[in-house]
Amino acid sequence: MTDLKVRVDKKKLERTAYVLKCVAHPVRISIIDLLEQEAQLTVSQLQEVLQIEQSLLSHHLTNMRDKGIVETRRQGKNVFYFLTDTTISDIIACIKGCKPVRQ
Amino acid sequence: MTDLKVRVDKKKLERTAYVLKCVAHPVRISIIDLLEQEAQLTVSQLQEVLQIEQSLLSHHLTNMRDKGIVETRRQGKNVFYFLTDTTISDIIACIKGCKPVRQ
DNA sequence: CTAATACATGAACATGTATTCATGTGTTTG
DNA sequence: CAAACACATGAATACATGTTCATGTATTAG
Repeated sequence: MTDLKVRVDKKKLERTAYVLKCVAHPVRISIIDLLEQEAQLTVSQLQEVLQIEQSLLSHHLTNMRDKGIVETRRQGKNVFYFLTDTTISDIIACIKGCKPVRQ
Repeated sequence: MTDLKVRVDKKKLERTAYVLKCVAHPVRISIIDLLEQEAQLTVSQLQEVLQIEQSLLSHHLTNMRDKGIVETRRQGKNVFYFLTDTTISDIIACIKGCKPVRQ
């Protein structure tokens, strides 16, 4: 108690919140889950599984790309999306093992 | 690719996003970090470290409580807050090990 | 070169979240 | 029991995010 303080510096704290905020959405969690199964997927493939509007999906993907969660590779008409690293998957794995909570 | 699908059911997906959204805030991540160091802390103790308005802190704590991230125990005039389980800490640990990303 | 395919983008709107301020409630102390 | 302390709550405001719709751009097929 004597010299209790937050062990994460402000910059890191803000970046963490920023990235987490991006992960914290059903559609985006689904995208991550799908990209764990198939190393790379096109927008069309994702759309087929997720059954959402192309434009909405594109917005979500751009969002995730901006935060460095996914990266892209164009191949002809298609754009493949893939996870940048496995950190996000680890987070999701943690959550999957999460106890259900009240309410 | 043949039968690709989201492996997390809709309910779980929504709850995960719901909880993650709550974690995804600098102040709330700080609170979690402090409660990892001291098993339980009063609102005043948290306020002293965090240096934010009492009311704002209380709103954050209520929020976290509603989502089952923390629980409370009253002792006289004080209310102690403590982490419900270690899942959240695991998530934070994952993030701490996270590579910095572009932008 | 035109049309079709695959995807991205911007503006507009709806909805959600953060913060502040004022005030309320529970508990102890004198 | 009145005042003080510790915390919670509600309304109001500001700000951020999600979603839709219309349209734009890159690439390939005919």
